[in-house]
Amino acid sequence: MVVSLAQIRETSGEVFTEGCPTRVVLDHIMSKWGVLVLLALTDGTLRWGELRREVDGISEKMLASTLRTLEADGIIARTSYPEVPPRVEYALTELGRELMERMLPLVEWVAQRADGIVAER
Amino acid sequence: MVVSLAQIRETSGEVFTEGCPTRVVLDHIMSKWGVLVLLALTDGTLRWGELRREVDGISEKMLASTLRTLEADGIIARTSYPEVPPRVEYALTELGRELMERMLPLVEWVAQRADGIVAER
DNA sequence: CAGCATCCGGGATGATACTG
DNA sequence: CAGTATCATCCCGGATGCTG
Repeated sequence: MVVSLAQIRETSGEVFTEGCPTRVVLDHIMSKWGVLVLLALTDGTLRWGELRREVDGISEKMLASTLRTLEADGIIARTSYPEVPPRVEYALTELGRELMERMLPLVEWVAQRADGIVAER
Repeated sequence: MVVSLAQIRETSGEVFTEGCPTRVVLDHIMSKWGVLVLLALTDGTLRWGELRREVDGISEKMLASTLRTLEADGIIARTSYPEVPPRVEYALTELGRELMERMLPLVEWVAQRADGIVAER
């Protein structure tokens, strides 16, 4: 099991420095909306409108931008069906499922602890 | 094992909605600098100056701000020694160690995959 | 050494209107 | 339905100078 940053650097090199690819990916998947979009897609394929409703408070602009970023990263897949009215579906890729497998325990912990953390203020 | 958002909501209720405490905590620990500071502290206690050097590219302002937020959340502990010159140490709390236990696998995955993800662009 | 106060520019974000 | 375009705004975050 991973227990330290040093351990990660042993296998992956000098990582998380400025301009490093790891920083970029981290910014994408740990961004305010990135996490929530990925979380919504964990339960399965969703259409644009469903995502808009599922991710509470997101604007159309940020949804579009977040989806494009994550798609370019190969973490989610966009499928457009040539119908009228148009139908577009978003789903996690295999890479995305790998990612969420590791993010879910973290998110679950936050869900359980958040009340206590914010309350104690 | 956790496999879905629905599953998390079964035990934690309607979570990750706007204004929900989970959103606040998520913003703190998944923030650009929050992750990197926590990561640095995973390997043990660090002084202010050490953190400044360890977290590549962080400004004094953001370091101070990030540390204050995480301390208020009870995730890190600040210890000030009454010496001249002053010495201040930062470390993960028990809560913080719980958190990093869950965040490290995710970070490790990013460290291993980031090159491929950014390169394929 | 370990910060805090202040200024300020720009990118992130939101609101609204429009389109294929 | 699934977006794009445009404009307005806000606050993140860097730079600088100062202090106990």
